[in-house]
Amino acid sequence: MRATRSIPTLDDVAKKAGVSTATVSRCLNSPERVVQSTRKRVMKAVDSLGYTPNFGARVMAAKRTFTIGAIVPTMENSIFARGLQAFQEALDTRGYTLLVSSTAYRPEAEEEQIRALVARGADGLLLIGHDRDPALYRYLERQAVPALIAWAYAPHISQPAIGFDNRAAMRLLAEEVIARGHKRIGVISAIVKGNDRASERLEGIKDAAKALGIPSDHLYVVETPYGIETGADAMNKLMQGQQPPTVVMCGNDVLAAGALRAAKAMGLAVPEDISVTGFDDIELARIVTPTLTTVHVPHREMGTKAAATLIGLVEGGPAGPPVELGISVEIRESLGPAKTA
Amino acid sequence: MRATRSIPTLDDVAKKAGVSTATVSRCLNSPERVVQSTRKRVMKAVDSLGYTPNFGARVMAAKRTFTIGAIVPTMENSIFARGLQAFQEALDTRGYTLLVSSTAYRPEAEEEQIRALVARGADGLLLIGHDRDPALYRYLERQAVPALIAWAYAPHISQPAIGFDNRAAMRLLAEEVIARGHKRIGVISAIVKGNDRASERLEGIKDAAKALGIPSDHLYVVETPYGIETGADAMNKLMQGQQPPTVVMCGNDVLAAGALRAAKAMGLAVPEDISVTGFDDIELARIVTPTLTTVHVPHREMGTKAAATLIGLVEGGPAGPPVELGISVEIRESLGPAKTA
DNA sequence: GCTTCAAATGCAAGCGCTTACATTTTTAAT
DNA sequence: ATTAAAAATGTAAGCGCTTGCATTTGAAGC
Repeated sequence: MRATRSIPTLDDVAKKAGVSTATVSRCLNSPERVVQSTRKRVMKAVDSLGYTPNFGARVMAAKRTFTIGAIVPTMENSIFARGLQAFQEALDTRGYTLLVSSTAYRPEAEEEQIRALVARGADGLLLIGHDRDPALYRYLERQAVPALIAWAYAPHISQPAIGFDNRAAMRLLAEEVIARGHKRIGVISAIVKGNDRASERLEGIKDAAKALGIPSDHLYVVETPYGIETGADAMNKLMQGQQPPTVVMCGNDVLAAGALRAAKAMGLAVPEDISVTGFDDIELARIVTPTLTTVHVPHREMGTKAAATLIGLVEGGPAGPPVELGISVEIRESLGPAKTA
Repeated sequence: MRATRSIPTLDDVAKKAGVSTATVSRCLNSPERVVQSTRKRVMKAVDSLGYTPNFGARVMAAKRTFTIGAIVPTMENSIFARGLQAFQEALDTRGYTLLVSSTAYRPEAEEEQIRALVARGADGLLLIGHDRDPALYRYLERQAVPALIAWAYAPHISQPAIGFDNRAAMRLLAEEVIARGHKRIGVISAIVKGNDRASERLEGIKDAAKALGIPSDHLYVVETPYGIETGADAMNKLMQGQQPPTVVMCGNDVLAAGALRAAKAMGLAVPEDISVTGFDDIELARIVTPTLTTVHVPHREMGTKAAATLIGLVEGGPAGPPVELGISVEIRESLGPAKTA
């Protein structure tokens, strides 16, 4: 009778193959250091035993987990989902695994999650946006865990970062809008607090307004959580006044989709009666009717490059300067000239 | 001068607090077994040193990682993203962390990913769909890693599972369609091979057709990868014949959105000229014009329940029978009566 | 004050693996 | 053949933590 079968260890494999544990370990980790005949024998033992290395032991001995942690506000948002997917694929080809965590848009949850991920031995971290307590960066430095900031770029960021300049991008779009004669601009922004992407986008609009002579009291800003419904509600609110804007610029495509729906429900034609713009250029932007004018962001490129950069950092590479990715303004049907009252 | 600062260990804390490592460990893991005065002293040492337990060591000693792995076809697809988000949130509240991996719709990649996750010490696994090599289940059993199957339900599944009956759900929708007089039915299906959800949905349509007397040669099926573009292409292909269908049923909402767009491009009115249906009821379904008739699936509920079930399994609970979640058919604008030639 | 017993703490043995270093085997040059 | 150098393999010392068991401490009862 067999003894109770338990999970095989390196030792079992070594015994079965008639070699030392060191040789088995080498077969697995640097096969070229083992002569072929032995290697074959060892591999056979590995297979027949169904051996899988014990993660904990491996981590402890090698001091590496080959795990990268990512903390995102949410996975539901297709903008992060898409970038993350690319990030994960890229990690995968390099032998790393992704650990994800989401704050569900509660910035205060982030610290806890960072600690949890570090405690789990993440070799490196992907963080969204740069706006956080400096103490956190100090903590990470102390733990020797490199962190890469994504979805954000600004020349002054001191951490390694990859992303695009939200403020400049939105300004570009706003300039296009203003060039079409719009003078009263509604803005549906995501909640700005604790979200640098949102606040920078808003600033971008203000920059353009200022530069092109739109008085700040012709900017009507509504802040609202992420979502289609919330976007629609915000739109309703904006159009209530007796001097409604001729264009509504939204902080992202999802809010814009909501705005579009609300406009339709109010019987307003877009862009004839009112123009609407988004940000991110997710698939949604081409599907809605009318198609959405928005800012195109290279999500997948960002995910892929982020993976490469972060692995470089984890493997001891130097921390280069922040990387800025290009964006482009996509003019589509939802933006037209201002309606002349 | 300070010695090079390295990451503090349990030992350092023990020394600083003047106790043994065992006591420190107990303070952290079962505080009630340590008298308050000592505990306070230890905690102070922990704080002042900025101590974080080493994950690997902990795993090795405790034989638990509190990590759950999930393997999904993709995170980009909002249906999984949403369920996963809920899954992750639920895990989080129970102290578990989620490890994700995606196969990018290459079923053959799954085995490798399963092994990778197991090797990383995942305490349990979430898998999508039930259709896979039995050897894999045997492997998991051998490694004593419980796996929960989600997004699929069928009475005969032998593994623990939670999901809905794709076949019955699609049949229900197809019956609604046929009841509206449609006799020639186009189908845009996701790739069926290695995807039980896709194949069961297709079967569901066939079931309804058979039951309601639609000859099988009035079913025009196109298989295509997931995506809006691909959906649009498939739609074009379907409408090419000289006896085009009066309705196109799509394997999911994304394909349907593509079909809708293609119809619009062809100058066909939906639902007057042609009806279109989807599956999943993602947000998209309410945003497109016309709104999409589809099958509503409780993604978040599935994610949350999956987490609870899987944790139960991991913690030694019994494996209950497969759990079936309810779905509902949502009739919206995109489905109308068959156009009478 | 002295037992007795429970509570608190310490001791030390692993957990399964990697890797520096030591040893043996092979290869190649003479 | 002989021997030096290179290649392959083995030995064994940790890695940082948990936990069963032994020991010490403290409280309670007499």
